[in-house]
Amino acid sequence: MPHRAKTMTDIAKECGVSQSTVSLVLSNNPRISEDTRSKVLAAIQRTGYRPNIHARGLATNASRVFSVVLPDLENVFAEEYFGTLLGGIYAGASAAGYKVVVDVANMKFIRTQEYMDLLNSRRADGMIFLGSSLYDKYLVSLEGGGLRVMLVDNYFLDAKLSYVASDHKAAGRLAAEHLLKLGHRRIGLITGTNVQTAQDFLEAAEQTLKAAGIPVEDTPWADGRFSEAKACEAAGSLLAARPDLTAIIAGNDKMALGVMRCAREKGIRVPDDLSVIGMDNVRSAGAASPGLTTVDPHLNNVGLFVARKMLAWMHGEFETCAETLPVDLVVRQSTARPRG
Amino acid sequence: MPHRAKTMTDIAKECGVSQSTVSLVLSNNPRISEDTRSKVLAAIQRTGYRPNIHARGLATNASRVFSVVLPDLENVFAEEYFGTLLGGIYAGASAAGYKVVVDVANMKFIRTQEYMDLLNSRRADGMIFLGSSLYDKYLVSLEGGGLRVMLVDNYFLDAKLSYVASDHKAAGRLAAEHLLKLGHRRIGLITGTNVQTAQDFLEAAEQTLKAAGIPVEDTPWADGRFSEAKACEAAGSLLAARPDLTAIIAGNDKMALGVMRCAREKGIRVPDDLSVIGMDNVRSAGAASPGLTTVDPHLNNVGLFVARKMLAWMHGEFETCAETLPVDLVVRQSTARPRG
DNA sequence: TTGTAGGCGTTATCAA
DNA sequence: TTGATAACGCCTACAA
Repeated sequence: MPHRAKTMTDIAKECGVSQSTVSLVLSNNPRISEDTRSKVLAAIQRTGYRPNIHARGLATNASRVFSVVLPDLENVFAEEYFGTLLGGIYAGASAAGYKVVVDVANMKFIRTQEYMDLLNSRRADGMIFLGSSLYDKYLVSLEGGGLRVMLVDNYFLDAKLSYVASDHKAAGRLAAEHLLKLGHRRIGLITGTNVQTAQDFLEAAEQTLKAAGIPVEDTPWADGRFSEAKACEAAGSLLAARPDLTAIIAGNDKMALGVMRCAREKGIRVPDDLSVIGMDNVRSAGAASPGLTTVDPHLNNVGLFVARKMLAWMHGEFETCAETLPVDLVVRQSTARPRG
Repeated sequence: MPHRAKTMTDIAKECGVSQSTVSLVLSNNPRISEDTRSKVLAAIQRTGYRPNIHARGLATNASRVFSVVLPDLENVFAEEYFGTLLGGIYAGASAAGYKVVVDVANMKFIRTQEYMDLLNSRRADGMIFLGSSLYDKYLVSLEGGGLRVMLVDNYFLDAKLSYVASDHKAAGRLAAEHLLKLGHRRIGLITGTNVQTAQDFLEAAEQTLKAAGIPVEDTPWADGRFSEAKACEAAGSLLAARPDLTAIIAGNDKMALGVMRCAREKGIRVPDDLSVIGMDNVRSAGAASPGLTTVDPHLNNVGLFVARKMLAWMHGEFETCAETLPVDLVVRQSTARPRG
């Protein structure tokens, strides 16, 4: 370790002023003379002084830190969905002088109620939960209580927890409409479960198909569990039971890729024999599969929006937040066409 | 906000002991009677008390936080290489009660010397730089100074900055040896530059080929800039100038994928007409391209190792760290075979 | 075995 | 326009 870090008092001595004057300069208080201000600022420059973050936090009872909580999945940091959201959040937070700490909602985190720690200990001013599920009942206990907790792409019907989510209902509808417009009438659905937005997506798609006069029994569903492997399996059983399907709607990009892999393995051409349309497009999905039509939630913007919303929340601009962000259909090529 | 958060004094009052007794209990000081200890712990449980992190940091002059600094690339959080490293670091840090804050080494970060801030302000006890380049000259100014700064997969020849890196020399050698063993004699090289380890990789590969009696001019090189697109271009010019190449060694997985894309676009079969071998295998590379042989640096372990090394450093177990971690050749299938 | 008291480096409230 | 001074909550000698 070097010598002791410089403190306000050091700066004050150097300038022959009081420590509180230095503090006032640092907080841009207008009632400081230009003379003093520049003298102090010069000394700060010269000495490389930086305010001690802990002292400041202690005095202000705030940390200017957001915690981003990821689900306990294998290699979750390497997943594009979470990484893209995290990047957006980082950008938004960073622009406002906030830091981002990462956390994983593993068993220890939940059992020891680390989520309470983070806020009680003032390590973070707010928490952002990515990839939470409806099984995460502990989240409901965070309702009210004045804690700044926000869910992303999930929410609870029976709790007023703040959230920001892509418009999954619109996504489901857009996906279905697109396929209908192309003439498809036999459409399978593969989505995740136990996330409210996934259910919204599913319902909207089903609803749209039903409204178009397609009987519910012609619209089979299977659980893709948000994973490529599971979706591949799911697509397999769907296609086996219903070889008449001409299209499949998948709840996210990974599941869409799973469907496409399944098709490939079965020798079904995509998108000639089958059309696939997926949600949560992150660039790799589209790039890897030019034939895939997607509904793009603009994840990067979602992240940015989440950060901004958190900041506004800090400023007390609202009590609870329930925001839904627009999504767009992205047709990469004139691909999907109904079979014979 | 709810009421004021509980403090040690609150707990002390509840138990009819002094505040310092509570502190001693929390630090597991053995000179506290079992009676008192359990009484205090019970109160802590009951009230949900958590120590204020800022007060603690102020008193101990430490934060138990690592900063992980990422390069300023578009969507860097969504890259598998960085995500995997970050995940490993998180796991290691977390197991020791450390938090991880993320940072991006963008212009602001560098210009305002935020890297000094982080440590001076005691926001972090140490910094871990991922994806730094030899152009990041500012890092050299961090030499000595007692700051806990560690580079991952990069180092400076002219500065004693701590680092942990995969054994890129071994990787280059393994790649070359593998191809030689398969009978290849015309091998192209596509690597990144301005990262010391990339140069090590390149030199080791070239050296190995030369030692096997292959003239240097038969081993053309092109800059792939660590990007799939650039590597695709690079492979294009390499193959155009040297259609006799039967194999290409790429410095990382992205560049390897770029090479494979190039080959695909040119109608060259991989690995029949051409063999490709890449470094920095992250699962997607292998999964996406079963024909690709890779050198696996076990990134997750690297991350874990980095975190553990940082912790040991905190404990003063060494002054500077220069560690190299083993890599493994991964042959996915008996793919690479020389052309005619 | 426990309590007292000073200090950590800020912010914020008053006086001057 | 500035300077004392009291928090903020915890840690740690040192005293009892």
